[in-house]
Amino acid sequence: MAKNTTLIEPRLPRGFIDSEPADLAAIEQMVARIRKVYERYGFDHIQTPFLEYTETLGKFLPDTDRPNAGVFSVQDDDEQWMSLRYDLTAPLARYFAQNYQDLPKPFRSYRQGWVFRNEKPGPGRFRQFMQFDADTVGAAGPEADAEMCMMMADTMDALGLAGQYVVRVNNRKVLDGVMQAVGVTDEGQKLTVLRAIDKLDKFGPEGVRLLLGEGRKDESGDFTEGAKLDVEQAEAIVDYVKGAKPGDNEGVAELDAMQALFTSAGYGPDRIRIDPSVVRGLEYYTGPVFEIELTFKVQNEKGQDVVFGSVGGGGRYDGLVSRFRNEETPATGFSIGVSRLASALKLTGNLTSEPVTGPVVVTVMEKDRIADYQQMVAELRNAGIRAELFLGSSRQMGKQMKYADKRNAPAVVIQGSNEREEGIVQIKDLAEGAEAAASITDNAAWKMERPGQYSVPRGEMAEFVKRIPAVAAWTKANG
RNA sequence: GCCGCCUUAGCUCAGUUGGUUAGAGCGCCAGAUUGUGGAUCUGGAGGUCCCCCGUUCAAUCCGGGGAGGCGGUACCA
Repeated sequence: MAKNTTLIEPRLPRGFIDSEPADLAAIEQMVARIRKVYERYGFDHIQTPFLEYTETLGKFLPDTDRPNAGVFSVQDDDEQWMSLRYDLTAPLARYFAQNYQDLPKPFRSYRQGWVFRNEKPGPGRFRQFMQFDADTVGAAGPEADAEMCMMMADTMDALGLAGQYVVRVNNRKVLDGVMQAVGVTDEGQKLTVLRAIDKLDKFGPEGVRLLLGEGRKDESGDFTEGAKLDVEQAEAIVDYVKGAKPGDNEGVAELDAMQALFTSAGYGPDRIRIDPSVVRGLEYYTGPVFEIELTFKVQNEKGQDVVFGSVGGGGRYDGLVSRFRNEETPATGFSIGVSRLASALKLTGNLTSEPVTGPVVVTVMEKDRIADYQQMVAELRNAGIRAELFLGSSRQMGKQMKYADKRNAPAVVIQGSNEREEGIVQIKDLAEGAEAAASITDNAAWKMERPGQYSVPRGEMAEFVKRIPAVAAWTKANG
């Protein structure tokens, strides 16, 4: 082949991935299960576009600079900046405000789809990933928040993860009260304290103590600046995080109300648990916050333990819609990171991506009889069987068999001149053949024996193929 | 963004204390078997040793810079 030095190296943009049939089938199955739960809870499906005007997403334009901090942005013909959505909540706020007149209040919806973030990818963390959200807009009480937590738990159960996750719940008002009690009033310092608390499960009480004080050095030697609290303040916060009871306030009352609902509905602390270290989205959450934690270890392909983080979360955001409307609109919701969850499950083997069952392949033996073979394919398809004609250029049977094998085809149909004269077809069950082959070591014998192969009258082809176990299984699942 | 490690064939990795034609296993292609996927055997294709600059008679190897990958950390609306 001629050398071509201008060849383009085929490569993916960093942080993006291709998906193969088995991956897609697994994701589709996950999405279907999640949807079923959300539907059962009474949420309606809506969709918003990938692109929104940048200000809709809450990004502001620094003069002429492209607004690319964390988002991917493009400029329209009229010079309006648009950005790829980075979550499904900001678009919902826009949708709700825009359709306020016509929507039922409270408005209960779910949305599923791709979101994009322009930032460094990490383990299970991509720049394009799928989220699956549910939100109730216009309901202020803790029962709406409690429902979100219970639905998160039910969703994880529906995904086959019973006993392998915990939904952790806290309330921003409780955290605010604790900080007020120890005298942290500076806004910047408050944020640093919250971030430190959020790291409890990652670094333990000792790490949190360091982050509340001077700072902490990570294992690569990088230093993180701390909140610079004095020792007494830091100890008070650490005590709270370790479970000391905070002083009564509105947040504590809301958590108590939620806990009562969990208990009466039968959601024990093994599934939903009040946890003082949950912080989450520092900007817009105004009350209860919650997140899903996997309770098993995740390792990467090299067997290293990987810090995986939460696979879903949410909370109450009473201020978000008011960016579009001149009044407070209470809202609560949560999001499941489908891609991230799938990636964790894949690593732990909880998401077995079975190879997709291929089509029954009708081989081409006599090249002037394509029309006959095509008719066989049509017959199979009309019988509800996944089938195709071999379209490759080779007439060699070995090639066609190899192709069928690679496609994970359940069976092939063969009709050469001998079969045509007899009015029959050869149908080979490839799975049965492979099984029989295990005990045959001699190639000549293996060919002679033709394991799993049957001669069937031409008129009974479709009926026979239908009864092949792998075909029957596919038809049952997809017919 | 910051810190650390890494980058040699499609994949996993050897190797050259700086020297002429850079290797293995697996995978891929072909043949043995012109009508049968596996196994076996034989043969074959496939490399700017990540890129650029420097040192040197000579760099895949040494030095500097960059890119990419992985991990940590920060941020996460």
